[in-house]
Amino acid sequence: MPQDKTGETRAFPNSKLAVLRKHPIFCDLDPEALDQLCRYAKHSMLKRGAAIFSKGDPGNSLIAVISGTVKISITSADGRSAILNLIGAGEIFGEVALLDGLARTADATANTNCEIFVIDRREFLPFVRSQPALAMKFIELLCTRLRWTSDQVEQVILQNLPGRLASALIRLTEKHKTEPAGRTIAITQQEISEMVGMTRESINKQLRVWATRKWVRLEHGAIVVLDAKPLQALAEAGSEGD
Amino acid sequence: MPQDKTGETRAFPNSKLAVLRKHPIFCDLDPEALDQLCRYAKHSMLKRGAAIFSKGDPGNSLIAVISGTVKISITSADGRSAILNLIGAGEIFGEVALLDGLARTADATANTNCEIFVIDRREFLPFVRSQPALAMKFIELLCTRLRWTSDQVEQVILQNLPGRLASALIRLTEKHKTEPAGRTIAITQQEISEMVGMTRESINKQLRVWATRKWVRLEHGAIVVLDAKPLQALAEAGSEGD
DNA sequence: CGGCCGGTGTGAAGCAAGTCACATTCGCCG
DNA sequence: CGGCGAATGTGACTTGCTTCACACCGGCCG
Repeated sequence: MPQDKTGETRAFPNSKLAVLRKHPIFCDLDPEALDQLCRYAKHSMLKRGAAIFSKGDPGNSLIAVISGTVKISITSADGRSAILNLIGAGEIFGEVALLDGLARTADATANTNCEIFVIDRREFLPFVRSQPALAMKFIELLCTRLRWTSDQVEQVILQNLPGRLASALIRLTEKHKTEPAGRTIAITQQEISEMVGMTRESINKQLRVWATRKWVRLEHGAIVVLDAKPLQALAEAGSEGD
Repeated sequence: MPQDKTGETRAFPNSKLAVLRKHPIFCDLDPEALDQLCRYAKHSMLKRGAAIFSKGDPGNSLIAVISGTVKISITSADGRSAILNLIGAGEIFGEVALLDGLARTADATANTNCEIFVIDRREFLPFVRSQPALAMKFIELLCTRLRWTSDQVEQVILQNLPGRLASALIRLTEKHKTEPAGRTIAITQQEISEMVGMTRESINKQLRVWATRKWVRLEHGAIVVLDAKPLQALAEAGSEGD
């Protein structure tokens, strides 16, 4: 299927390169190395809901998202599930299992229709060794992830519903910091509830309270943050007030 | 556990070397490099309760524990605190801020009287660059940490008190896997409660229930796990039963 | 157009865990 | 030994969040 020669293959020979070049991990690589990496990458289109990998699978690949978003989540024995992260276009995921070779720690599923590419561990590891700077980049990535995850633990243990919800909204607006004002987050309340680990009903009730105060506006499958300041305050306040 | 019977006891020029040589991160370094690292390391004794660093501090060092245990925790505005990890003899901590140069994400305090040594970022980073294998070791360490922390998020979001407590006990026994049977964990109930994010009273009541079933035995400042199997089952069961 | 499904909004009732307020026991140290 | 502080044990009351049971609304699709 991949008859890569000089760049002419299927639909998106350059989109891979574009994603890699834009990503902080790979942006400093020389063009030749980038090109080689592109040849390793297998392109793939996914329908919403498609499973990419599951918790416990052997972790043999690194995945980059070209378009759409991917949901990283875990599901308990009794069916409740928690969303650990949402990966958007231009981001990569699956690096932990790629790097240490152990099982995947969570499930990854296409949250929208997605375009991704996959780099195999067997090809990638030697590549990393041939590019010492890359190891440092991965260290930075892992540190970032660790900070994010520690933050989550902190939120979940120390904060109550309003605090956690506020934190989640702040984090989400910071990710899509496209427009400075009028932050619209495309997400369902169900999804938010799974990110903060509380029920949809509770989340909805809290959001309504904030809507009457003009802190947020609720739309279909989206939340617009109108005034981030009081939310920021709540996020930092431990477990006070609402 | 560290029996200092023979010559190398209090003077410690060698204990540094011993700790480094035993640690998975450094064990593969050649003796010369180890020696150099030892010269960088500043030795220090701490009384129980002493602060090593605080959340938000600039992260300029890596710390290794020679004896005693160090508590990694966070405290919210209203005084509640959560223990993220306990670092024992032979382990290292503070690597995230060391590696990415940003602020510390949590507080570190001596949980018992401690003997530690400290390696400065300015000296350590060039050293890492001179030892490419070391970067890979750090990647592995970070992956391990990330798995641990993700696990914590999973526990806290998906499990109820019995599940979380059981998970915590299992984790703790696995850390000190000294004797196969008769796992004694030296920890106060207050500390456990801060690790699982619930109150001491609730923890105590649950532990008593298990004690009557002979799953655990409670001692002063210690818990003995008598039968790990039912606990293991609970830890994996999501949020069922007790 | 009408049906239906996924997302949203809301109230009543239940319960797991927190809070508070103690009593008890242990181990250390003067 | 005796006393004091830290760790443990326990019950009565409160509460924040869940559960359950719905009604509504919008948008897509045959």
